Amino acid sequence: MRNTLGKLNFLGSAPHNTVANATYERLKHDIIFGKLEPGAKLKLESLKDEYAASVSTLRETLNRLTSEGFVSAAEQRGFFVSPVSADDLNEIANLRILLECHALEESLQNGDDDWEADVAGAYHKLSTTEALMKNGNDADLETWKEYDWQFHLSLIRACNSTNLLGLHATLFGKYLRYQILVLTYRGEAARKEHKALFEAAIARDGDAATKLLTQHIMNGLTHTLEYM
Amino acid sequence: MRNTLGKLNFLGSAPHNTVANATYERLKHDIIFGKLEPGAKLKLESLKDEYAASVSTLRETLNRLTSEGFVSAAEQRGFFVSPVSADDLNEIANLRILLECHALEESLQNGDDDWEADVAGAYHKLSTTEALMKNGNDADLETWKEYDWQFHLSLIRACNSTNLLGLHATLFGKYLRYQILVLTYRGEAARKEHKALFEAAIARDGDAATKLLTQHIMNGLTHTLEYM
DNA sequence: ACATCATATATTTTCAAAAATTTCATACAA
DNA sequence: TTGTATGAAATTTTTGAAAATATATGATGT
Repeated sequence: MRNTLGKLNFLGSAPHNTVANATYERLKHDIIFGKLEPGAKLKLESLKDEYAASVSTLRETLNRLTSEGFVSAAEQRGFFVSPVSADDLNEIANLRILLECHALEESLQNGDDDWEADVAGAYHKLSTTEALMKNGNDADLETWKEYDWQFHLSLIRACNSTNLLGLHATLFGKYLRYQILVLTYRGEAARKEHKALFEAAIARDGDAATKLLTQHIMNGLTHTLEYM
Repeated sequence: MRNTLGKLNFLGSAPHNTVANATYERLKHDIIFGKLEPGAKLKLESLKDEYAASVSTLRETLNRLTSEGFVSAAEQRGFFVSPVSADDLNEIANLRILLECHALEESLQNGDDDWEADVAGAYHKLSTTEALMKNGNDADLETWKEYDWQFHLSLIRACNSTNLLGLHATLFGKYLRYQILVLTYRGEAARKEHKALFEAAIARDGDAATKLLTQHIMNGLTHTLEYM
């Protein structure tokens, strides 16, 4: 079964069975992490060299990415990396708040002991990395973002809606692209926000948790908008 | 530019430029309207005959539909129509409430005179059709659903978020599939609900409108669940 | 110089067939 | 009977090249 949740799957961790899947992961990664710039034309012939896949295989993955919004398609005129804009970022941040807060509330109500342990584990990995970064130890950006993703995912995982988790995963990827784009960290602030969010979640305080999460995303949004 | 909103585009209305797009529309339509049953295997060779497209072209469209959730893919094992379940329907209905209510509130705040005229026009078409159906005049199911879609879309169109409209369009399609699946109409009830919703929207009463919309979707949900 | 048209080049779209993998049927052994 | 190996058939995945379309180039006339 294909990984429909769109888990980031960086770091070559996944068993890339098919050429199409490997190409999909690489292309998505290269778009999110800015190796392929917003608006860039995605010529089939060039991609063929870079990604070692045939035209048809490439078109499969480009169609997938178009559905998700990372790539745009113009009839008979090919594909290009979806452009970025302040408006778009705003939309995405607000949608993320809407979906993630809703999922969080559900999750806080449904989560059992295993869920709580998962959250604690994910938070531990994230906070350890953030502590290292605080001391100037320049941890890997991708690792940090991977743990960030895992933490946020763990919080909402018990929401009992595969559909919701799927939409959220795509949204998170889009949001991440903007963060990488401006690439000015707000490490210390994010660290504190993660801590507060974690504690509210364990205390099952839905109101506090959603407020903190909203603020967390809004802070990231304004910070990102500032540097665009 | 590809129709990213995924507008239903039934009734051969669209200028189907490419083979891929035409195939995409037809396949999606056939899944939503039950011509391709939930869980059915989508063999490339069979589809080739039925849809008059090559394997590569078919794979492009199947990948798109997989991203949207209408088709499921199993590694090296091909594609099949996404299965249905009560849980899935529940998820989709609740997501639709979450997204559509949010969009509705935004839309009510932002909508200008043109928007209001659009809503009135869409409601007129829908209510006329529903009045006809009430009198036993068995109007076309697809026409009715097309107008239903256009009405709901018109209400939220001024929400100022392309991303939100895109997600909602996909969700609406999934919801529609379940409605078609059970195919027992609740015409009179829906007619009244549409009327109340329209009036609340024109009055810009956000609270009332979202309550009515939530009830409208919930009623559809329980009705559909009853007959599954 | 500027627009228009024709031609050549580049690019996308589509197809058909090769390669890889799974599924099915059959035979054999425990 | 059950399980396992074997080979054939069916199916998916991937490729390379043909067909269709768009873009760039350059010549011609005003």
